[in-house]
Amino acid sequence: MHRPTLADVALEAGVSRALVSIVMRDVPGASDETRARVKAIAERLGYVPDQRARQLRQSSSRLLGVTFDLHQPFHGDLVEHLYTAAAEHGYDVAISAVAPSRDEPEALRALQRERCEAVVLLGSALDDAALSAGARAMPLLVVARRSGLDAVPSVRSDDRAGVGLAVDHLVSLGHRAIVHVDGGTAPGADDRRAGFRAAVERHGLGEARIVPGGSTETAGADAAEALLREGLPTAIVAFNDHGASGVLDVLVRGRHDVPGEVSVVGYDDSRLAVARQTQLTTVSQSAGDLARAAVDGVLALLDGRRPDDVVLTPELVVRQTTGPT
Amino acid sequence: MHRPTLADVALEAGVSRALVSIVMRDVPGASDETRARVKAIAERLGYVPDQRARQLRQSSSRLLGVTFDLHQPFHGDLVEHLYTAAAEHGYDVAISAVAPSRDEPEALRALQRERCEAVVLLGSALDDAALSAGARAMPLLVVARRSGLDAVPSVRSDDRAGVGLAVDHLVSLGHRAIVHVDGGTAPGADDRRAGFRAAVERHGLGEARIVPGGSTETAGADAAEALLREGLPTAIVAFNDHGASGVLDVLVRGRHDVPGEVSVVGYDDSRLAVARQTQLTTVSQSAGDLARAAVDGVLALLDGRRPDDVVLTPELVVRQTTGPT
DNA sequence: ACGTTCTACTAGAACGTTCTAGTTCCTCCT
DNA sequence: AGGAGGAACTAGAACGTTCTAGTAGAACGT
Repeated sequence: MHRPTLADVALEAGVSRALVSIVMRDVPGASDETRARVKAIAERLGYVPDQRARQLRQSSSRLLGVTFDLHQPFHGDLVEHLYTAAAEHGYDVAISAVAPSRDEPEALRALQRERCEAVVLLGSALDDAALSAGARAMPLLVVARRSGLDAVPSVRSDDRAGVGLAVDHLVSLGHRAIVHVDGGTAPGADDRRAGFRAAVERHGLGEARIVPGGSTETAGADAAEALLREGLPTAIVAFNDHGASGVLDVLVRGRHDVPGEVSVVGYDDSRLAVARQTQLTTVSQSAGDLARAAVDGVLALLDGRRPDDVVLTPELVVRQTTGPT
Repeated sequence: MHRPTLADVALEAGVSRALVSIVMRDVPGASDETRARVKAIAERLGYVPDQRARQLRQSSSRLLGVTFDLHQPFHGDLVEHLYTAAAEHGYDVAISAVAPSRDEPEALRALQRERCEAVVLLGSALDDAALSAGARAMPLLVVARRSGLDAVPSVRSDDRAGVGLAVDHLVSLGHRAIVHVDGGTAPGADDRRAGFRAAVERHGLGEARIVPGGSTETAGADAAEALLREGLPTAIVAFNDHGASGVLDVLVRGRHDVPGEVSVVGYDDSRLAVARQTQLTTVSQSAGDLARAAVDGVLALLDGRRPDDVVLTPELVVRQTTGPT
C-alpha cells in the first residue's frame, strides 16, 4: 500500500499523466470539464503531489533555506515572517535548527542536501572562512549581523543607532549614570557596545561604563549582581531582552524599584518584552521588515545581482521599565 | 553553472555513475584505490548528493516530520532531542513550524508534500476529525497530549501524577492553602486540573481552588492579579513555566516574598525555569525521554505495529521558589 | 476549399539518484 | 584443465514528476 501517484490518477481518469499534471498545477491546457473530473478523482484517491519528484524535474526548486536558533525567541518571530514573505514570491521555506547539539555547519549541510536555492542564516556565528566556504556552494545571506564578505549580503538593523535611541531616551528622562550590560561575543554585540560609547560621548556623560554580559538571562543576572556589588547606576541598557530580563529579576528580587530607582532597557522587542508582565522598554527591530528585506535580498542574489546591505532603522518602544530619575 | 552531479564526477573519474554512487554511499563494491580517487574528485568538484533524487529512487525516504510551536520553548528542547533520537535510527528530520500565521494543517501538509514517512506532532491542538484525516495519509504520533484515536498513538508524561508531585511537595512543606492557575484549553490542561483536584482531595485540603489561566506569561500574570484581589494562598501551582513566570513577576513586583510568603511551582522544566535567575521549582518532563519514546513509537508504526501509548513519570525539580509556610 | 490559429490532449524524454542483473577478470579448488 | 566463486565494475531501468514537441480536431477568415 503506497501513496497514489500521477499515473494512478491518470489511469483512473483515462487520461495521460501530463494532463493530470496540468490539472494539479492549475495551469492552462485542460477543459473545465476534465479539470473537475480529474480533481475529483485525485481527491478520492488521496493523491498529494510528490514535492521531491517535482523539484527534481524542475530546474529551480523554489525552496529557501533558513537556519535559526531553536532557543532564541526573536528567531521564532523572524522565521514566522520569513514563511509569509517567501510565500509572497512563490517560495517554500525549509527550516533547519541550530542548537547546542546541532551546530551551524550541520544545519547548513542539511539544507544543501535538500537543494535549497539559497539560504538565510539568522544571527549566524560562522566566521568568514566558514561563511565563504558555504557561499561557494549556494547563495547565502545573513540576518541580524554584519557580513565581512562581498559574496554574502547582510540584512540587519542599525545596532549603533538603536542603542543610541535607548541612551537618548534615558538622558531625556534625566539619567546620567547609565551602564551597558554588553553581549560578549554575540553577533551584533560589538556594534551595540560601540553605539553605547558613541551616545555616552555625544551626551558628555564622561567615561562609558560597560560590564560584561551575554545573550542569556543568566548572563544578565550575573551582570546585575556584579552591579549590585560595585554600585548601581540609575539606568541599565542591556544587550537584548533576555539579558534585560535577567537584570530585572535580580533587581526586583533585591527589592529595588524599577523604574523608580533604576531604569532598564532591553533590545529586540521579542515576545519576552511584550508578553511579560514586565512590560519592558526596548528597542524594536521589526521582524517583518527584516524578513521581507532578507527575502528580497536572496531573490536578488538568485537573479545574479549583488544586493546592497540593508540596514533598517530600529525604533524605541517605551513601556514601563524606564522612568524619570 | 549548476551543481555537479554523479554524472560529472563519473565522467571526470572515467567510471560509471553507479560506481560513484557506490563510493559515495560507502557500500561495498569498489576497490580502496578507486574509492579514494573518486572521493577526491567529488571533493574537488564540490559534489553534494541530491537528497531529493536519492529519496525519489529509494522506496523509503528515511525522513521523519515534526511539527512544533515556534514560540514554545519546551518544543525547542523536544525538537533538539528528536534530531538526535532520529539520527540514532538513521532517520533525517524535517521540521515544520506552527505559528499564529501558519496553522497546523498547513504545517502538516508541507511535511506530507516532502514525503515524510511519518510525522510527530508536538502538543497538537488538532481535534479528532483533523487528526484522523491526517492519519489516513501517513502515520501520526502526538507528543505531550492524549490521543483519542486508535490510529494515533501518543507519548506524554503523566500530567495528573506530575501535578500530584507538586502538591505533595507543597503539603510536605506545610502548605494547606494551595491554588492551581490552570491552562485553559491548552493540551494537557484538563489532566493537570484533574491531577490537582485529586491531590487536594487526597490530602484532605477541602475544596480545590482553581483560577482560570492559560499557557502564556500574560495569562499567568492576569491570574496572579486576580489572586491579589481575592486573597493570596500560601502556594500556587501554575499550568506551566510560562504561566509561573507571569505569576512570579506580579508577585515580586507587588513586593511579595517568594518563597517566604508565597511558594510557586511551574511545569515543564523548560529553559525558562533553569536559565532564569528565578530558579523555578518545577515539574520536569524529560525532553530526551519523550523524544526517544516518540521516535521508537513512529518506527513501530512504520513497522506495521500499533505501539502502546507511552506515559512517562515526571519528576519534581526543587529549586528556589518553594519553601516552608 | 484552404490555410491559420486555437484548444485539448498525448508520447516520451528528462531530472539525479539507486537498484537489478549482468559482464569481466582473477584466484582458488579439485 | 575446468569450473566455482568472488571482487570490481557497468548498462540500463526505475522512482514521480514536468517539459518539449507534437497531433487531432474545431473554429474562423478569405
